[in-house]
Amino acid sequence: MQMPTPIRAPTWVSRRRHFEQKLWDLDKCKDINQLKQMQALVYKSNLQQDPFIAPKSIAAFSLCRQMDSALIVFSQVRDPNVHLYNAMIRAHIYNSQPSQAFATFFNMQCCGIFPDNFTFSFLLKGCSGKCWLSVVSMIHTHVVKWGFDEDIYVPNSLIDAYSKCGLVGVRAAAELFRGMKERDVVSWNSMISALLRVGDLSEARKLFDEMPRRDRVSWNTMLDGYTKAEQMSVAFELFETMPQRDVVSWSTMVSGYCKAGDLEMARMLFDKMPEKNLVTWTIMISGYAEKGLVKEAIGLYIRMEEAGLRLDVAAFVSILAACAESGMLSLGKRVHDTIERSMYKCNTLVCNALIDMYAKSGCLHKAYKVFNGLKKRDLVSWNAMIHGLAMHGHGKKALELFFRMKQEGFMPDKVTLVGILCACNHTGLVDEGIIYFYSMEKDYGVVPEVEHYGCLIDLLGRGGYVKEAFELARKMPLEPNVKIWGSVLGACRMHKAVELADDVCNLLDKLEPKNAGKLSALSNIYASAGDWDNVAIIRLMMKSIGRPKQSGASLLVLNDEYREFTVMDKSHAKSDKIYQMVDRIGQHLKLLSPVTAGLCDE
DNA sequence: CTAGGGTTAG
Repeated sequence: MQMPTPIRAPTWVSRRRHFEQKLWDLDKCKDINQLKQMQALVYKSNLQQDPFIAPKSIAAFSLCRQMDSALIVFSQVRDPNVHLYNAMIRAHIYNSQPSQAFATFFNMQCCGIFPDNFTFSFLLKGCSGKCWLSVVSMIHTHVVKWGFDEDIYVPNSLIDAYSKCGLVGVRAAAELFRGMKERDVVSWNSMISALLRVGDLSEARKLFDEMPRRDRVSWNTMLDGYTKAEQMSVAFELFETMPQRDVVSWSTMVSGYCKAGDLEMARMLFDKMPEKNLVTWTIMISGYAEKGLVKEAIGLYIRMEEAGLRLDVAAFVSILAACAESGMLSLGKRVHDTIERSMYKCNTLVCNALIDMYAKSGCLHKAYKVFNGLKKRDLVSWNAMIHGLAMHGHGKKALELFFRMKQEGFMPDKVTLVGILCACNHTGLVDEGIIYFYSMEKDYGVVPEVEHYGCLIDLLGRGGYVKEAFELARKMPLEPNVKIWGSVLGACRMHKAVELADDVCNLLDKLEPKNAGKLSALSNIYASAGDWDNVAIIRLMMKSIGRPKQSGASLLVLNDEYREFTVMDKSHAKSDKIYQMVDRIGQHLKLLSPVTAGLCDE
């Protein structure tokens, strides 16, 4: 059979077709080298102004974190249309530059280009956090005024954005949701996830039961709500009744059991599930690492590598964070090896997680090595390093680094200042700490939060200003938390201020009566002052409450072996020798520094 | 003629 002769298009059309086909997926290009090749093609065929190609180029550069290049593409287009502006706004949001995104948004209106429904969806993606509430509600007003809420995507985006703005935002989202003329599954799902974000499980469940049609996202969202609330029995019930289970459902359950500390159940489901992906493996390994189960964590990590899975940024960061929490250096180092051999060895997010892991595990040299080798340091890198130094008593070095970061043009944020106050605290620099605290708002625009007050109160207390610490805790403009009262009580104990401790406990009794934890703190204070009558009374009170506080345990890692011990623990065979040694160390410390003296009274 | 947006697990 003879094929009909095709009618040939003019050469220039087919050439264009040819290039367009090659550039079809330009906007999905994540690899910078491939992107450079494609850009060469764009310029060679003179398509850089093409209204179809230019937004794709911007999207690609934004994916590859090349905002400079994205901006060049944008500026080269003579008459930008809505599409191009939208692409640029989306690029800024994707690269966490919401202020630039809004600048572009205002700019387009100045140029007489009207925003469309897409513009608002993109902008809303960047509004996350309490401080954005007013912006979101302003966008809401605009949206209603211009009638963009006809498009279901826009109110759905609004619900999502509102729900990230705290409790007030969720209320606004609920109001919007109630007023919607028509809702689709996504509207319902977004509203349920909003309610779960603020912990309103019952209201979320009500919507879940009410909604006309549930898809797998609805079930998985509700499932996650129960696991996050550690209601594993309800979660399991839901898991068994849901019409279909996918990887997300199984992974959610595994994650829930890990968080609840039931690693056996988690592993059972992990082994049983029909399909696993990178996220599943990450959850299970992090679960083991967080709980300090070295053999299991490393064993599974090796198995994952053997299975040929390539870790991504989130996987690296999650596992390293888990290692940091339990101080699991052995796995952390292994992950570091993998990173060195991967394309992420220069990735700032990954390196920040490494710095934090090494710093929290006490390997400050290694942390510093990663920090020094990092080409593109961000605020988080500096904060992690400063905090690491501060935590381990290198307050002077932490402060030096603080000066260096300012020299290099970084603006300290609230986290940095917690680190700085912590550095002063752990180095006994009382005066410096006080100065930093009272000038942080003026110098860095950081309004002190509870954490900062906690540092200052701890600092005052340790430095012997127990009365001042107590007064500050009582008069501070924010609600003091348990940690704050804990440090005041700790200071009372350290400096044997029994009467003051009494005052603290009386105050606490009014706020939160019958708290066994505080009573035991008070009993410790009487004990260290030798007031045994009062100790006996308190112990009796604790008994009558009938809720003996579970004693806290300390964890020690030696050669990958974990040893847990509690106060007055005599379970170890050589405990006598150990206590003798602790005593000697204590004597030694007392001679060295008056600040640490109070720490070794027991 | 052609695309681009919202919800779930680390």
